Amino acid sequence: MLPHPFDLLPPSATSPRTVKKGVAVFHRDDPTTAMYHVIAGQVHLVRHTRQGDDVIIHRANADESFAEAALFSPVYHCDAVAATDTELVRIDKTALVERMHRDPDFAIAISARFAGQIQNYRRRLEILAIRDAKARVFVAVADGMLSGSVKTGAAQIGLTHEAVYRALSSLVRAGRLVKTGRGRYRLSD
Amino acid sequence: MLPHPFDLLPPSATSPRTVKKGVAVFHRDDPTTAMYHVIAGQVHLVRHTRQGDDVIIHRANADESFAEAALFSPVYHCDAVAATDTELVRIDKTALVERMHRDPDFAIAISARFAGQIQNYRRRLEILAIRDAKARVFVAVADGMLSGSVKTGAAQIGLTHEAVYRALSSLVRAGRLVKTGRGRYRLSD
DNA sequence: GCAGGAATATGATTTCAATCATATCTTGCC
DNA sequence: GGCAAGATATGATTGAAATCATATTCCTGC
Repeated sequence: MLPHPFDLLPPSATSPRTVKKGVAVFHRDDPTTAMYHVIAGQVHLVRHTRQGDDVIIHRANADESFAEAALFSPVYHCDAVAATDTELVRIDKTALVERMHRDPDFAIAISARFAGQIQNYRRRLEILAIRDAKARVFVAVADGMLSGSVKTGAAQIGLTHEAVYRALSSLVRAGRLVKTGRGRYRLSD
Repeated sequence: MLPHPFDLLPPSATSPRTVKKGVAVFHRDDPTTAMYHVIAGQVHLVRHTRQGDDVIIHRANADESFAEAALFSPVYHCDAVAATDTELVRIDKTALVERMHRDPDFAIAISARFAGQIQNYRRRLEILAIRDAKARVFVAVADGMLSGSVKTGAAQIGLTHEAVYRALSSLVRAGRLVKTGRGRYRLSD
């Protein structure tokens, strides 16, 4: 259910929560009391400009967590709103931070998880920085980002699925990728 | 010099290192002994495919650190190569992890730093996901990502500087931004 | 003060991915 | 088996950003 090392926390520190579409999980400037993990659905982290524009800071999908920084800040810095009916786990800030204080191995495990995520986000940013669609798709395949369905992968790498299909065909024609099945590709060697 | 909380480490744990362009800082599968912070220059984190393609996983610029995940992994997972003549600080893994063990507040501070970076990367990914150049530039300005020079900002948000200049002009014409000086823009209110 | 270089800014043209359209294949379901 | 829905795949057209070109302004060093 919860990713490591959050699964080490006692049941008292975590609690399920369902949020209807459009309902806020927390508001900007609220005192921070928890971070969250999305079980199903999607949560938007939103900031508002004076002009009334909503700027989405982040979309947290199923199996992703959000508001980690809240653990180290007195107030939330943006709104969190369920974009669809959403199932969450609330992870209590006090319990978590207290555990980090008491249990160095736990604190290190938290850092390790965060470091892994940083690595992952950096890779994704680097992929999105590649302009040429073919090159981008090639790197995405090399990175295993298109191991699921092409359609979902396409969104992740910032291209339409049509562009991805075309790039894949082209890379196969050029001999840089091998088609191993319908919608399955791998590097040629 | 070093960002918090690395500045709390004793001098014995950190050491300056200069690396000539093209020289490796570490290699994939080397046992991990340190993470690094870039003082000046740029380091590329690179993975190689069997076909000999080099895939850049990440570019670490001045004032950025890299190989944080090495602290929690027995071996490096990619090569690090200086892209230009580079000045680094090496941060000893053993000293750092040992300190995390001994000093919970330090471990928590490390986690806080990582959490902040995660937040930052998520924001940048969300910005890069915006297709329309005008909308992307607007959000970037709202986010303070174009507070430096337009040219460097343009690269950060995945557009050419020409595209950014055009978008800025257009947004000013539309009254959504105010030009406060040569190359300086802010949200209108 | 002046020369050179870099950032800012905008115009003209091209390119490439988005969009729109359509067909096939696969899977789940009755 | 037959049907519907969704993923895969490719063709035609459009549109928006990249590219190429060119001023202008600012800053730095001499």
